Amino acid sequence: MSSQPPGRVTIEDVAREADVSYATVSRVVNNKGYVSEETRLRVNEVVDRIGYVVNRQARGLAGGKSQVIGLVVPDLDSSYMSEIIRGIDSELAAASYDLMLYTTRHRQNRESAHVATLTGGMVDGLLLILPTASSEYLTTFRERKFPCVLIDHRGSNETGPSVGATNYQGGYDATRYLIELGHKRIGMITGNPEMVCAVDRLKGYQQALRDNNISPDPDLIRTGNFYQPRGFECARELLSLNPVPTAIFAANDVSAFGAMEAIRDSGRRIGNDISLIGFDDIPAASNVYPPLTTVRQPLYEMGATATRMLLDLIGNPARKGERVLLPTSLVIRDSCRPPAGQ
Amino acid sequence: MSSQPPGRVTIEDVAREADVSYATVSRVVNNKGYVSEETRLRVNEVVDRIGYVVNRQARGLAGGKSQVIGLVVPDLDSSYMSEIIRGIDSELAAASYDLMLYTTRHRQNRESAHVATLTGGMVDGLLLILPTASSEYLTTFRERKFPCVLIDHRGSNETGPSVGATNYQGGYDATRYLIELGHKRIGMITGNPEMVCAVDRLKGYQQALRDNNISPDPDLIRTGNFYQPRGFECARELLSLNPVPTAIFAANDVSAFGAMEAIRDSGRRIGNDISLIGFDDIPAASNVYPPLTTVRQPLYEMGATATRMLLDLIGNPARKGERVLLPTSLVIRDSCRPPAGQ
DNA sequence: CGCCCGTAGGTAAGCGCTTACATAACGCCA
DNA sequence: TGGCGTTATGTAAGCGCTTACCTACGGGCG
Repeated sequence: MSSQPPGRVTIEDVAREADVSYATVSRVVNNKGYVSEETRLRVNEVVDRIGYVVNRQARGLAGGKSQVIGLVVPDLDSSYMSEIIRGIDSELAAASYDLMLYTTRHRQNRESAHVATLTGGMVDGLLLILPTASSEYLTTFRERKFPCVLIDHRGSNETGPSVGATNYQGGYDATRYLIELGHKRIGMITGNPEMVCAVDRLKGYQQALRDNNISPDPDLIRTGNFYQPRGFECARELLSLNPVPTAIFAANDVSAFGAMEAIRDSGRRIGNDISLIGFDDIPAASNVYPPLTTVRQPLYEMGATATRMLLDLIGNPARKGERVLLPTSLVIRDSCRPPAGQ
Repeated sequence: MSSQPPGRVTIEDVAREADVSYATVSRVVNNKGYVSEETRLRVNEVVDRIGYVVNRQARGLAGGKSQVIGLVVPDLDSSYMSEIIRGIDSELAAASYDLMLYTTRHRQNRESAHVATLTGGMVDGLLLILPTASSEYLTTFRERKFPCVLIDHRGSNETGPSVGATNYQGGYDATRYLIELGHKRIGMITGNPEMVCAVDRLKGYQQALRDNNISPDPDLIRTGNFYQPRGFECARELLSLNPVPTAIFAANDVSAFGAMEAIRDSGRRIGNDISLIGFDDIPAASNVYPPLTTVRQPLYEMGATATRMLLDLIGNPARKGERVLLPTSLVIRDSCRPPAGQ
């Protein structure tokens, strides 16, 4: 019960109390170097008793590693992000790393500001989920060999370590599934055309059509933006076509949700009257009614994989990170049926 | 172009290059103490030229403040969280603080683990969004006078600094609005009854009924859990009642979304046949169709306010944080109409 | 029996920075 | 003109920790 000014209890307090040098305390705390069993026990007892916990700033300064990684995201609005973050999180927890969150709010200057801060020694590495344009400062990192990996690189021809998903194949699979059910007139609600992932999904759709001798009809392709209201509008437009498409492929689940509203609002039943398929498989996709058939993008795994790559990069700076594409997969639920007339 | 091993450029590099002591560099960088205009210019020039940025670990160690605050959340799944975080974020950015994110995933032990880490000097203060039970370790913080403030304290009788919303009043307002439209049979989908906010909303509903001489009918109250599937089920139950309620009050927007599906699925029109009102006003509420009338909970402001309180607490440890309740407000959109027979 | 090695633990040199204190030059007022 | 307050800058003492280096002890082995 001897009390310092209520402040922090340091490694020296432990050393004094346990009657060892504080280097020894450091050794037992970090489980590194030679320490006799007896000493170890004694030190640990003191640590518990007086409630010592290492100062991470100090450790970081002295050891050169902060055990913190930074995550740069444009926003947190979609469960798309949450899923990825869940993956990151679990991997980080396993490695005893902490997460610094930087939200850019799509404002370029904030991104650059981050760079400065981040490089300020606070983080050992960086995970980046970048909006449309491949950000300028990315090259800065690459140059400085600062460990960082991109997630779902929507940008252009980037070469560094990154993880994404097989968007083209996913779009292809979704469309083929619809065709196999018997659909011939399949509408598409695209994502933001500035993102390569959106374009890839569209290409998959078009190719699947062609491979099945259905020539893509430009009228059936509506340009969305990955958000729900636009999905609603696009679906409405699609539904006003004559003849009406019997199925709709939305480039992401959120757009599909908008489409669901439009379909219902037009008095039609999802599945029975109009088939609908999404992309992503965010948690809500299985929660809506009817449960949404969709192309699963392994968001959680993408986050986890990226994190593992980053940690690896941090550990072995020599390592040249690869570019990983995780497979998408079709998740069949209840929003697609053979076309009505069939 | 003299190059250190590619490593970090430190304050000493600047000092040497600018031919001043490094204390002086520190002064100009922090804009503190006396520095001649001439020196300031020279130092700044060098800083820019060789690309110096302070090491925040070192600064933290030396200065005692890390300029980082921690945020503990159970999850990031709902846009409920994102909204709050937006508020936090903007306030933090304004104060040049960074955000450390800790996700507990509802696992108690992870919460405790955080405590240890967090107290490890990495953060100057803590923002807590706690799940149902007021966590044990909260008292630990209070005791140690570690700056922290609770957001939307769903727990019990906590006394420390916190910010929440007027849940009772919100529930009351929602119900009164429905009554004023002419509804008499109003169903309620509650939130998780373990959270005080859910209970408060229910109480408001009941009191509004009573104040208008409508005796609350237990059959009309369905116990939800704040999630969409349960909202769907509750609404379905409500719709199978005889007579059917003409309006439904859902304790949060996400539950209301579930109800929307159930209503549509039963062949009824939202608004025209069944009025529906939510709670929270998450962004999606205005994106669904029809736009959802709801009780706005100022999530963004709650985050911002809590952050301001925390920063204040950090600055003046003497300050005793109060308990703030932000007002809810009715947001009338398009999901409520007078009852059909009217 | 002298050496070397494995084990245990102390000593001290930083990590990069902030800041209290010391020093010095320069008016300016009494 | 001596003393003092201002301004400008250097010196150095840490912040709490990791870690390289050194000492010391006890065997086992040739």
